[in-house]
Amino acid sequence: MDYIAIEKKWQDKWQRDDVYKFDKTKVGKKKYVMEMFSYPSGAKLHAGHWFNFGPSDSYARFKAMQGYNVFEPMGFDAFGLPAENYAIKTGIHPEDSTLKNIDTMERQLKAMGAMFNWDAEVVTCMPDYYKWTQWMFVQLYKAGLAYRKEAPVNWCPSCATVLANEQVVDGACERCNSTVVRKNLTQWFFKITDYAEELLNCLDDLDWPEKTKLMQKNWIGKSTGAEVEFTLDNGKTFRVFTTRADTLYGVSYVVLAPEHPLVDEITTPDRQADIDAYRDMVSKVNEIERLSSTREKTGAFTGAYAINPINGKKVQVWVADYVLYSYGTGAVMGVPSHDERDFAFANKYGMDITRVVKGGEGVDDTLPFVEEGYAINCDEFDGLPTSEAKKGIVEKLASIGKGKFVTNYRLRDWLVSRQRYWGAPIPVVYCDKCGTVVVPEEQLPVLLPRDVDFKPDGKSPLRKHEGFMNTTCPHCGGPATREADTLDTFVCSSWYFLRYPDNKNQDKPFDSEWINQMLPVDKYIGGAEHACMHLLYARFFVKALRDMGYLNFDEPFKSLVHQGIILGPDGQKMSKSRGNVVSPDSYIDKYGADAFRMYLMFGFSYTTGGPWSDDGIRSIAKYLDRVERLVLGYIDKTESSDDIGEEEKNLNYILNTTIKKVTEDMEAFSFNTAIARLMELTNAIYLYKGTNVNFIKDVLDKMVRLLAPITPHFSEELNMLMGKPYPIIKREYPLVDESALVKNEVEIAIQINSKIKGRIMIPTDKSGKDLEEYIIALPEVVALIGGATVRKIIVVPGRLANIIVG
RNA sequence: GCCGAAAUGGUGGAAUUGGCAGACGCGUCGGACUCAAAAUCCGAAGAUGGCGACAUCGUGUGGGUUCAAGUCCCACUUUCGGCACCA
Repeated sequence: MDYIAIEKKWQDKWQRDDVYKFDKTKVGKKKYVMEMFSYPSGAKLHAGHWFNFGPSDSYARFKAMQGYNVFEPMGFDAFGLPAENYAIKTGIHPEDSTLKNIDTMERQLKAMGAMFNWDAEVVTCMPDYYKWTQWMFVQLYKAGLAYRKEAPVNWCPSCATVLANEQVVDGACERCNSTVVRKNLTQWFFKITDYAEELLNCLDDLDWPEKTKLMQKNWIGKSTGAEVEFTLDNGKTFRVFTTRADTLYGVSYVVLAPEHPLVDEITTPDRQADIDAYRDMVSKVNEIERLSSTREKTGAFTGAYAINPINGKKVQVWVADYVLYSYGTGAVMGVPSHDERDFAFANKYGMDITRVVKGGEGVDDTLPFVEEGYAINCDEFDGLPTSEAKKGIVEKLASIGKGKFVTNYRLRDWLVSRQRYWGAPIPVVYCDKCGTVVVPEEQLPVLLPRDVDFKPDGKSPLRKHEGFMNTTCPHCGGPATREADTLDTFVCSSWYFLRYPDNKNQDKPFDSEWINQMLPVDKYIGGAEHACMHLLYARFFVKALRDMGYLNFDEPFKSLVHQGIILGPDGQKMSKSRGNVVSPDSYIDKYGADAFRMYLMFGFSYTTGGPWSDDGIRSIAKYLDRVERLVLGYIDKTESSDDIGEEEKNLNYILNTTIKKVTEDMEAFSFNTAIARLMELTNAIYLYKGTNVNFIKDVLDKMVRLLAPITPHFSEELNMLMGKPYPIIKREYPLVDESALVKNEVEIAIQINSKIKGRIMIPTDKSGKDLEEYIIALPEVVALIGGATVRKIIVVPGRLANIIVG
């Protein structure tokens, strides 16, 4: 078969006949299946894209043949850093390179023969999309979920530009190698923390991989503890967060994050130089290093003292980089006796170490002792177990207004400002008279100007564009300045699944009534690397939009599957710089799209992926030839017996177990085993020696239908050759004939003392005691037992019998 | 460092979730067809020992639980994903 020719033929015909059109009148039977859209960075799709899109398209086709009305849209996450970097390097405008890449990728995606609903496409860098991204910002602002505050960025002093984490290599700028420092800028945030509790609680009900739910759970990082107020010499107070309030009597110092604003106020003149030097040093260390538990703890004394509210003890106030300003209150109490970090810190700087928790009977409670135990040296709380001591101490603090129970989350608010050009402008203007004013909805979009200078020279590209920056205040009409930052591209991807089904809507981002019927997405497929960020942001958006009244559901993605990653042949992640990118094009030219996607489905575990190798791609082509020969061999045969003998019964059994297994495997994204079953069926048909041609034709028809989601063009062709109705996607997916699966005998393994000794056939109508007695009475089994005493017998129906003797 | 995964023949990968390890392929070897080769069809095969029936060993390492462990528990090793401005 000329695969290339038939693929082209069917793709054209499918398009002419619009066979994959989503039927908006049958929304009750809808299945919304979508893959994470891709970033058009490289000029072309690589094998990894196919690995994401090909198999999931097969899943979508499988659902379509099961009678669902499938919606499988596709789009592009088109804003972002790489296009801008490319522009800086080559001078090619990001819009031009991006649109060109999208064009190429669309063409390649169409060549895949997927049933994408192209009329639902979204491209996030187009004004008709980012208009509504900006609208989202405005709604969040109105709902009190967007605010500004100072936050650090990576700053390269030599390039005078903000760097992405990715552009910082070992603390240095990837372009000029100067040391990168952190610098505070006022930036926009979304208050995702308002939803921390709900984001955590709703995880339970999602059909997502357990590991992903666990990662999100840990990312949100709920921890219950207490805030305790310490008073400084100058009368000012600050709070520390602790999960071990029971150790408050053991505090020997307190620590503020180096970024904590109080540090400036309290540092004594003689300590100022030290503190400045320390803060300068810390500004060069990234957060991952700061949190490393093996890194040596460092700190500096501010010269100030604070009073422990529980016992009036005066303790030193230090700064140390292991305290993060962004978590808890940005301050912690140091209890060296019961915390490993504090223990190391206290030893280094010569602080007191006072035990306040004792282990129970027989417990090794060598300091630092971080387990729970019983309070000692704690006045009236002595002897209380840890949990009660916590309660007692916090209640006492509460009674004097010095503490309370609080719940803390590790999750931080989402910083959405980017000091870059290639993103959606943040729709805000600053007016001397009216202050911060969001752009009214009817004035959206705030268009991203094309004629900008995006060379890095110390200013955000948009800030240099006077025509963009200078505007009038929507409130008072006076002169005003625009926000020069753009939105994080994660904002664009946090709602695109809401736009797909209503992508042409000019009046609103989507029609709520329609979207409430189309969503949530039934099956979302994408990489596990998005577990914590994209997948959490999208959930936040849906919840926020629901609370604003735009949606009536709680979660965007009911069911989630992660595909693995196809690595380069060298086992490394495919990347242009490594030069290990595998392009599908030459394979498709040689073997066709069907064979290529089937190979990807067969040669790798879908959720694991692995290093690319084309060993075996030829074997898929050979397999398809084998199927073709089989079908063509029977097509013209008209003479048939109507025998239903052993040959037919046997093959019918294999056919129906295949249908059963393949259906289950397709449902579970276990494509490699589904294909293995189909190969077994093909092998079994080859071995058929009977003469019942009508029966075989029926088996072949079912096999072709089972193959249709995996090799759509090839199966369409065979379907036509067999004279069956077009298109195959509208034909029914084969159903299992349960009666064909009934067998009256099964083979089980016989174990003596847990070692396999043989295999026997046993009737399927026996069970329990009957079966045990039947087995030990069998002559083969008696011989194996050889006169020894049977002590125990364990029978696993259909699997094995283990006879314990001796 | 912290969070989350993974490790199975020469090789890609299976294993009903605690029940016959290695399905289905690739590669290899043998046979059929052929003058021959290719293609195709049929078959063998974890390792070691044995002519053989068979025996022993075997799922990254070391322990453990169990009638039974690739699967569960403990301690490690290595690799991968994420760590909030790559997307």
